[in-house]
Amino acid sequence: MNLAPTNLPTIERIRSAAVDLMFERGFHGTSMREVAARVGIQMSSLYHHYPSKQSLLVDIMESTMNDLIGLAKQVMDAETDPKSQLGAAIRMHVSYHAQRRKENFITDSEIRSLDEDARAKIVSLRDSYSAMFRKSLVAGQKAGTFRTADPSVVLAALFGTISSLPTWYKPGGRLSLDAIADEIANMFFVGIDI
Amino acid sequence: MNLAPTNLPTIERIRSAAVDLMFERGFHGTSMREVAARVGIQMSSLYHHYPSKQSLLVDIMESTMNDLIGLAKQVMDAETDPKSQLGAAIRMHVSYHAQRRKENFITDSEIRSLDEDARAKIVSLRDSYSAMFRKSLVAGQKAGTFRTADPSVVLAALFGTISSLPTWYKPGGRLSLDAIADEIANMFFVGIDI
DNA sequence: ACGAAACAATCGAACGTACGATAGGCAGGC
DNA sequence: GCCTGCCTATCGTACGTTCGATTGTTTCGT
Repeated sequence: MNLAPTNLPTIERIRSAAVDLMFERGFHGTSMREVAARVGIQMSSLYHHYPSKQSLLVDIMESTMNDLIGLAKQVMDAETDPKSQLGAAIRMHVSYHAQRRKENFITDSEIRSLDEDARAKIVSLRDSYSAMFRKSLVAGQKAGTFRTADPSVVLAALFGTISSLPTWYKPGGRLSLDAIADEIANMFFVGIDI
Repeated sequence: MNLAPTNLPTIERIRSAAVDLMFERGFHGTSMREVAARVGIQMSSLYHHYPSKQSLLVDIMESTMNDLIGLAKQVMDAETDPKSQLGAAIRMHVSYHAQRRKENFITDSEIRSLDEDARAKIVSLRDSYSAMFRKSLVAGQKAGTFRTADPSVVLAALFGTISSLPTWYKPGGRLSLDAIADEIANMFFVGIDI
């Protein structure tokens, strides 16, 4: 029962199967036997590509965080004023969470499943990422573009909203990805009141 | 090593220990042996109070959802116009998520760990709860109080924001609970722009 | 050009441990 | 005397991981 595409390198098929399963059942709810079965190889063969189950999780989370940081830098550098920067970063964040739903969901929810060293590394990446948003938010507040709401609460609300997106967004659904990204950015900036 | 308060009935100490552990490590990451150890009894004694590990999770999630629905009904019935109703419901939702951080986090994140029957029951409760918010939101849109943003996206954003609260709110922290609830409700209604 | 050594990728089998759950017994209070 | 609450002991199963052997492929000195 080989469900993964067979034209990809084995290590990528392993990663993809692990992402699918950990998205559905969580890290602790996913066994290496299930991952192997989905790829269509024996469990012992997994260990030729990944030294441990933990390393599979770290690989998924680390690459996702690095992608996010790289993309944020890219879209924010292309803007000058704080509001444009923050808006671009939000739209990118929404967009990447939708395009890579499963990886992002795992990255957002499985930090507690990391061992001590890996957790420190991932948390540090997450903090760098969050700091980029905070910088534009605070700059906009100082410039008088934004209300001086507590930045920590604002950022927690923003990331909370978008972290939940992988659980309800379905590709090809009723709303386009751009429409959702715009709506979230709009809600964030102007609220729902008239 | 009995870490739970000993002046409570055993079944409540079991529940409390399970809540603590499942909040920290997730349902699949928590073993019945650990729960028993934290209560200070043998694992087999757990099964005198709960027939299975699954039933422990169902008990936690079901009572949390019932509390939320009861409280929402209570605070929304006390208001008349949609905006007051929605505002009161949001503040209640934030407040209950902060007061019962761990139970609410488990309820929000462990739906996938439920077996088929229990999942149907909990999802149905969650849908009823969400429908109460939607009703006020749509009424407010029809009355012209709110922009006509897509209600599903608005509700997803709102619940996403507040679901994340148990992961960052710490009792006795820098901000009071009321200040956080007001800030979130305010963000939701008027955004962060000036 | 060729055979040997090195390597990459997989396999079947097994390791020790931890899991959720059960059986049967024993104390003490209504 | 029976129900409640807990115990010790054990069940069968599944877990993550390791081992040694077996393939095919690449590297390389002669």
